[in-house]
Amino acid sequence: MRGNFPGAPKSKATIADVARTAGVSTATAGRVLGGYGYTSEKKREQVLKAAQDLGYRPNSLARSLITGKTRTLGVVAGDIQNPFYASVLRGISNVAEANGFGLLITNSDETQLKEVHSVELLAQKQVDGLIVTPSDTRKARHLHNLRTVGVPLVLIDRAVAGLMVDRVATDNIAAAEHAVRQLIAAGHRRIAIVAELVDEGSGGLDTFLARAVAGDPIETDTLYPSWQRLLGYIRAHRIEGLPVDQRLILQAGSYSALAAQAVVPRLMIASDPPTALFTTDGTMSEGAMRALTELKLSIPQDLSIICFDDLDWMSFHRPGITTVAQPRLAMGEAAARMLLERIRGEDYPPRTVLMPAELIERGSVARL
Amino acid sequence: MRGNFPGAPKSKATIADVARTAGVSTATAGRVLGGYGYTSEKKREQVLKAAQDLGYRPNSLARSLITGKTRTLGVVAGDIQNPFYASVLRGISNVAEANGFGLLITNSDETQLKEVHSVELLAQKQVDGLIVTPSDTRKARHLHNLRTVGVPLVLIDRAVAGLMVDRVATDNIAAAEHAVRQLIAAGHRRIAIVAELVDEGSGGLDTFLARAVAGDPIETDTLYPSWQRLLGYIRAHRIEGLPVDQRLILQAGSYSALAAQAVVPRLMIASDPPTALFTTDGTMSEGAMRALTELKLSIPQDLSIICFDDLDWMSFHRPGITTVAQPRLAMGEAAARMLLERIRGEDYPPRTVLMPAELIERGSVARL
DNA sequence: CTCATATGTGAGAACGTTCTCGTTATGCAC
DNA sequence: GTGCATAACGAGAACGTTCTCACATATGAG
Repeated sequence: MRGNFPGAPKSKATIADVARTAGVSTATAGRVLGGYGYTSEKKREQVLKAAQDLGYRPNSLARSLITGKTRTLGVVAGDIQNPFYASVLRGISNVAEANGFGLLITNSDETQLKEVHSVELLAQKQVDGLIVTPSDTRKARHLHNLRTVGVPLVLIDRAVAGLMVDRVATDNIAAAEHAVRQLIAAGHRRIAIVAELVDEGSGGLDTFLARAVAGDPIETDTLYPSWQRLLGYIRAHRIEGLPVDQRLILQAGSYSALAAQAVVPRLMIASDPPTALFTTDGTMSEGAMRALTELKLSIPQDLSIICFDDLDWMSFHRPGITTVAQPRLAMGEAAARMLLERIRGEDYPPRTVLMPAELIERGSVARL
Repeated sequence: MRGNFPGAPKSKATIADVARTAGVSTATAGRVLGGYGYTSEKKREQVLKAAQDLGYRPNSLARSLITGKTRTLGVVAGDIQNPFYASVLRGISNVAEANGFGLLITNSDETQLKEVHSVELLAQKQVDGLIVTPSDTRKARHLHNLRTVGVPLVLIDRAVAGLMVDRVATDNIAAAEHAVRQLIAAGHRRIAIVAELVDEGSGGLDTFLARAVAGDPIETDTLYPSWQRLLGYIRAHRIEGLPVDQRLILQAGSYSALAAQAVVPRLMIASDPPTALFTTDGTMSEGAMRALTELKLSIPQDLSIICFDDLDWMSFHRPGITTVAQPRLAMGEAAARMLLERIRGEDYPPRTVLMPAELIERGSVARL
């Protein structure tokens, strides 16, 4: 019953076993099986036959140990379950698979501790390259160390101060600016924004606002995406000559739909409520929608909304939700491609790919 | 600038390097670094110091080659991007991480060819165990082979005929039966069902229906989930003494929201349209919702609906969508735990864990 | 025929660990 | 002291590949 049809692996056959039954040396067996060096047609067939009979399956561990390459990429994502990461991962997976690479995936839950663990694990497993969405844009000793060891690294979605490596992200500032300007063009004057805006010693919302509103130069690259999108929001106001009302900036404080949901109601019961809402990512969007549903507010009659990140439900929600669509799949693919280039040894200076986002207009913004 | 602070890996330090600078043999260095065998406190500190200075990082490849264990699980999922798989993967990831295991993830896109490739890749990388959602419940030579080689295997969501291995799935029949009976209890008599029902030589819908309606015994384990859920639908009708109208069974024919979307409209323009709709999974639900939105049908006034699989938007959709929630995360966790037990060598007979689904009642079904 | 080049083959080292085994140190009872 | 277990350590094999090298044979040019 077990393994008695041809081609079925009996147990574990090594190259030495194959060589023995084929009557050749392990060297020649290795050559035909590994596809390197010269081999005569005759021995080739003998070896192939023997391998087939024994159900030989190469052990990539041994191969990798000697070649120094594992044909495996490591990815540390925030949370596979999150649609953003799920899509990015799919993009990475697509090009990895097309190039015969495996994918070692971990979650950081946006925490530095787990990220460090993950990177360590992946490094020990000798991945050929790493794709990371860094949880901290300032201190990242573990990522710097990676560079000195020579493991190629590509960042997604966020940058790290002082870490000059390939990076792919959405052009958050431009995308947010464009979306908010659309709201303004539709006649909205009081536009709220709900963003996580976690504050990692970056000086706090007040100072940031002061500088942004004044138009002071800001180092934008190492900003977290939600801050970048807030910046776009502010710039839109500046350009259109509108004041920024800090009471309209809802700081969720953490990357969870619940936090977003909790922060919205307080806004709508204010004396001078907004006529439009801008959310800065999928998670915030979900939280905001939950809150609006609870408040029984109608879109866009009671409140217009533009979201960030195009989630499945936005297209069949009634009304359709106007949103800024990030090319998530393409971002993953681009990151993986860049990483593979580095692994192949190509030696450009570090590249930053800012991908354009697309504003998909549906029915969630009213003209005033 | 590069690696000149303590603890930073200079390049690649091996155990031999550490041993040399610590003035001990590679054997003792290995003992303290690997945490096996006896070591004196004095040499322990010497070695640890040396390892720290050199930035030593163990090479798990070499370790795995000799121990025969990689501490890595392989997963072949249908599509990481799909919320069902994304959650299951997160569950697997949780227990893998808690046990110090890595995760090698691939997509099969529900196709046998890619599944075979994936399994081959993962086997070559010497994963300690495999979790698979098999794309074909009948022929699966590659999975049988796996068993003869001795790689532990756990199936999720679907079984394979004749393959006696651990398995975790939702109790689809009971869940669907319960949901449909709820609809009937609410007064619905004409209930449509939209399911993928891909037909892998299983005799087709007609024969299946004939047997199911007659109450003939059916081998349910190796049925695809959508067929199981259809069976639950039929049983609910039988129990409640209602006839099954084949025209109300919408066969999408493939696992995509588009296919589901395409198949719904034809139903609603029929002479005797249903008053309720039951969808058999998240993807079908999405497609159906898209179609209903296009048709401008109001839920639950024009049509009641119960979905399968609790997607994010169902809770904040207006009205809330009543749905059968599968414990996706828990399924992944259970599968991973079972796999780890097998890897540890525990030798039960093959177990099948059927997890109960929960009917979450929201506002999408009207009482007639 | 001779030399050069290309093709084919095998023995054995190498990759970086863990494991086996033999040897030496240490401690303790008598 | 002796005896004897146990602790501590090192030399070298092993894991399953690829790589290096030396060598054998074939092919072609002159």
